[in-house]
Amino acid sequence: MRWSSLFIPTLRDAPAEAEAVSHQLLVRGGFMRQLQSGHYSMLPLGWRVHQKVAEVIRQEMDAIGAQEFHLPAMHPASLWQASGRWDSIGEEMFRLTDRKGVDLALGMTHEEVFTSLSLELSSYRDLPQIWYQIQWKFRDEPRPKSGLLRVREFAMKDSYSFDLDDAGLDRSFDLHHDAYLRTFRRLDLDAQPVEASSGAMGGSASIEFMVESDAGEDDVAICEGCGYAANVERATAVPAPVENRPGSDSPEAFPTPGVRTIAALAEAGHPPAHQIKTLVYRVDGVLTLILLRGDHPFLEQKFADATGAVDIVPAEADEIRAALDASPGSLGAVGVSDLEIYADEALRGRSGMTTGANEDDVHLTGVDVERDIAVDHWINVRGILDGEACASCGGTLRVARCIEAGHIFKLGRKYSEALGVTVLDAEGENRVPTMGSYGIGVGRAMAAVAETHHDENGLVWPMVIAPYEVVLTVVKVDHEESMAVAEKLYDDLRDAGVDVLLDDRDGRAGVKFADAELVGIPLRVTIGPRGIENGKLELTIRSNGEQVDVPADEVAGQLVELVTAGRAAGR
RNA sequence: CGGGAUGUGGCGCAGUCAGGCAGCGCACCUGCUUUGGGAGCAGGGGGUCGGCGGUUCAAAUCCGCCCAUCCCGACCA
Repeated sequence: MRWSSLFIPTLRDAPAEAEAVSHQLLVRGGFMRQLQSGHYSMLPLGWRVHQKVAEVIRQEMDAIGAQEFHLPAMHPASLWQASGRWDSIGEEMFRLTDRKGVDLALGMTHEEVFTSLSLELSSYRDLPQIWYQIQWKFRDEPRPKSGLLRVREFAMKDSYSFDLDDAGLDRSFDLHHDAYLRTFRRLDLDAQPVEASSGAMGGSASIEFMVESDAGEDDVAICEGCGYAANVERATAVPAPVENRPGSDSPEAFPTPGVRTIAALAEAGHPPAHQIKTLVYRVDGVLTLILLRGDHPFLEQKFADATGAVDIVPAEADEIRAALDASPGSLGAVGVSDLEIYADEALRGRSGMTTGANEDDVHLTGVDVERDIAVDHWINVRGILDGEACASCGGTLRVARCIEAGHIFKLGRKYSEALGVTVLDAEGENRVPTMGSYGIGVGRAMAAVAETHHDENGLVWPMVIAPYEVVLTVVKVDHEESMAVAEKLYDDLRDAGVDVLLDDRDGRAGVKFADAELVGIPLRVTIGPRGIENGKLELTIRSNGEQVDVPADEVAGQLVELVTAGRAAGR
């Protein structure tokens, strides 16, 4: 393509609302524009990258025997009612009504639709199956942010596996695991597989592929020693040992006028590690006490995963007072027998603790957790802290900000059972297939690459997904020899199947160099009178800035080699 | 949903406190000069100042309501 006739609206300044680097550069480089919060228009350059990312994913899916489908984005409510998710999902799903008054949903994921197709599987001989699509998803995100990283409308590769038994599911899961590693390697994304919560979808094994980046939204605990890596929603760690303070035969009350917080109580001589934090939650409608060490954060996701609870909301002040006769800040579990009590494992064996007395302005000290509190369930619900010890090897855990580029997990039979999918096994018995669900966000992967591949001059795309692989920068377009050389090279490269861009704009060289760098094209050939006199062209490598003079008749060959090698990187 | 901030030409911003002709840089158009790293000079086009209502002789500016966008949190297959 000729730059002079393309729509590549580059900007010298990024819009003020763009904060994430990927957001700034994708807008400045003319790859995309925002239509409204969470919705972006892909411009020609952006769409080329998007399609190339999708193509890498497609190739790796096909390589594990997955079959590509294309499903509707708009679904009947009845299908989602069949799985129970019409009611359980809530506001995140876009819903609408057609002219007949029928309820519809915009698909935010496609378990239901694919599962409904699987009703046509009838024999164990039909299994396993891996089905996928690259389709638009719609999610009414409460807060879209960071450009393409969190949007309300986006392309996702989602695949689903159907197997007869757990061993089969394990195989399908592992195939995806490896395909994802290959995919991200080819995209030059350093994506670490980490243990994750499976969230509201249910299911057992759950692995997220995480790219370290400040622009991310997830925190991952990583052990440099043994390689343990887990989303903090799930991560475990060994807290630094704490010596119990001297105990007493029974808890002793003491006045604490005005003390309402962990920090205030700490100032009164009771360090957070020696306090019991008492949280009151409404868990699926039931008032419940959750106890943690004073300095440990509560992770609702861990609680949900441990208990299977769905609806976990902090209790209101008035219901707390009705149940415990005190207000937040003076709450405790000592002597409480009519509420379910959950205690974090870090409280096991602790004594000499301080906690609220369920009487405003009074606390108890000398509390022995196991002696004085009727704990119903010991669970691990605390958020781990940076620098704590790894539970597997004792090494130091580091908590890193990450972008979730992919997620794979085992669904089990939730959907196949709900929709009544059965196949006959070798004995002629009906069996319900077990499923897996696997996703990669295409736009998010593109943004993650942008986030990790740039310098002060702009983007630096890996060859596989670069919008164009080579740009021919003609320094003087009215210099006939230059144009003749450029046109010839342009034709040769196109004949060789290279995605080549001819910058034939009548502009200053500096502007054209700056644009080529901003847009991030991996290889640039500078064509001007100066080089042509010597029969040389200048080749510049975007990633390292390296420049070499190449004899004019060897340029095409060298470029083809570089492009071919670049496309194959990571394979 | 809670907290914070912002809305003035395509992009970046000043002007708002203290009401009085809507400005600047970039980009765009024309001409001349220039031309291997975001050119110079001259001329020019483009804005319901987010919206609605109010106060006032007069509102980008003051008041009220609403909308949009961004950031933190909550939330998030």
